[in-house]
Amino acid sequence: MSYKVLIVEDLQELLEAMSDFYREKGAGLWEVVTASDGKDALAKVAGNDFDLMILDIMLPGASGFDICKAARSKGDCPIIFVTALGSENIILKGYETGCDDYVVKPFSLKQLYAKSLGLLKRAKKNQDSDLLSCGSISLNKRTMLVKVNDREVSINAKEYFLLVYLLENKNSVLTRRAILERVWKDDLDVTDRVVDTAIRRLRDNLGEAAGQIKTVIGRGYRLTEE
Amino acid sequence: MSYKVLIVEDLQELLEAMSDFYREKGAGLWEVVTASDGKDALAKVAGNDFDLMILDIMLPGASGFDICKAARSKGDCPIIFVTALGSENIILKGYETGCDDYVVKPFSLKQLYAKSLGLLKRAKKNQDSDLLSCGSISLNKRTMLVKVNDREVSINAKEYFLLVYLLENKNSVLTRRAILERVWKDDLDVTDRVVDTAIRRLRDNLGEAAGQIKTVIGRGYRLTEE
DNA sequence: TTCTTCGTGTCACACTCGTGTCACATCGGT
DNA sequence: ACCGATGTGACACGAGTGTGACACGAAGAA
Repeated sequence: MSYKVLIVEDLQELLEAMSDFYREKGAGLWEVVTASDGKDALAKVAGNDFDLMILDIMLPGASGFDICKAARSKGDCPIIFVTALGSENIILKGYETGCDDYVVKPFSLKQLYAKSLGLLKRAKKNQDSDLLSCGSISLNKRTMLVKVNDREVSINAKEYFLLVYLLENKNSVLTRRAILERVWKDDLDVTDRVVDTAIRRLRDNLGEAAGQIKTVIGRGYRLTEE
Repeated sequence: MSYKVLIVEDLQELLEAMSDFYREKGAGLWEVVTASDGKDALAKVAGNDFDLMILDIMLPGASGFDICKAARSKGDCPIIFVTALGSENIILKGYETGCDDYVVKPFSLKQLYAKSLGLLKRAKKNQDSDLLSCGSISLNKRTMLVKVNDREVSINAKEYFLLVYLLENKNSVLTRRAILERVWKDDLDVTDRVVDTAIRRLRDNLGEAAGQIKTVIGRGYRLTEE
């Protein structure tokens, strides 16, 4: 398994130094794609799925920010900015655009490489850290945070586990019995109707996304994209 | 405050030029230690704590790589290699050994000096990277000091490690089990409720920032920005 | 040693808040 | 219109948590 990295830098020597470093260091870990001007970079961003991008900010054709934006509208791969010494406000702008880290020229390849590995690790962790989502609802099983349209909502324990079950089986009809067995587990000496109540409270807390939980009369409940 | 730099170079004139430059340029910023052969250098590395090292690779006695390795086994101060023209593969070897940057002979003292400052700045920033913070709470993992609104607060060992865990996972809900496994580690034959007590004592000691530790009923605790 | 102090785990009690249940309203299909 | 199924409001119980007190052991001082 190899990671696809895009390196954009107009200084030819530096570009070569970087791509050589990545090619040799990982011994096959990296698949390196390079670009030396903005236009070329934008084309390559559009035509590929990268695991990591290293972008110089000052470029002929388009700035690193433009490339960053293009990449962000497509996915959320980690991005490292390369910038000249002492441009703190530019770095700030970079973070606003959505970059994940930056290095200041002159920088050491080793440091850049270390940052790359760190970001990849973090991205990987986020990926399989069980991000569940459906329509405007998103739930992170690691942080246990629930969001509706990127606004954080707070729900109780039972509602939380119910929502996890719904999300893991979105679009499927879940019977009350199935929900009871999964969410209530041992406490099975309860009425079927507790599910109704839990669903109600969950709907209340989900606010505008309440409609995504559909009632299927005679069978149970179902979470839909809308 | 001054930085301690080790300059290793066998060419006497160059060694003097460099050390003079550092002594004069910084006007007291630098404390310069020199060595002109490998053995001397190794001894000085062993007996001092440097903030920066500038190592020639070709040396009588021991190579710059050996000195680099010795330094790395001791700490992680920034290292710049000085090398002869056209030895790119040697430079790669340098990066493997763990150097942070390099200059190629003939080089300008000014350029070397700029790299030195850059590395120092970066090293300093890395030190700060064991600075954890969230809202009005900040914690330094190196000095183990905890501050609330820049006012120093004293907390006990258990509370400290608990706070570190909370800070490293801020905004995430941490279950009692997870907290126990991380903070109590081996002593797992304790009640879940010790976490509650630890949280209480931590809240007491955090004073005005106590509210940043939120209780998530049925699931655990969570540190928020406010 | 003996006394003191401090950190920490445990228990008891108070209280909040989540949750199950019921009653009634409403809905939906036949 | 009928009846079963589901939505909704209210309420009471109890699980989960905050808090004070105490016990035990480690570390340090006399």
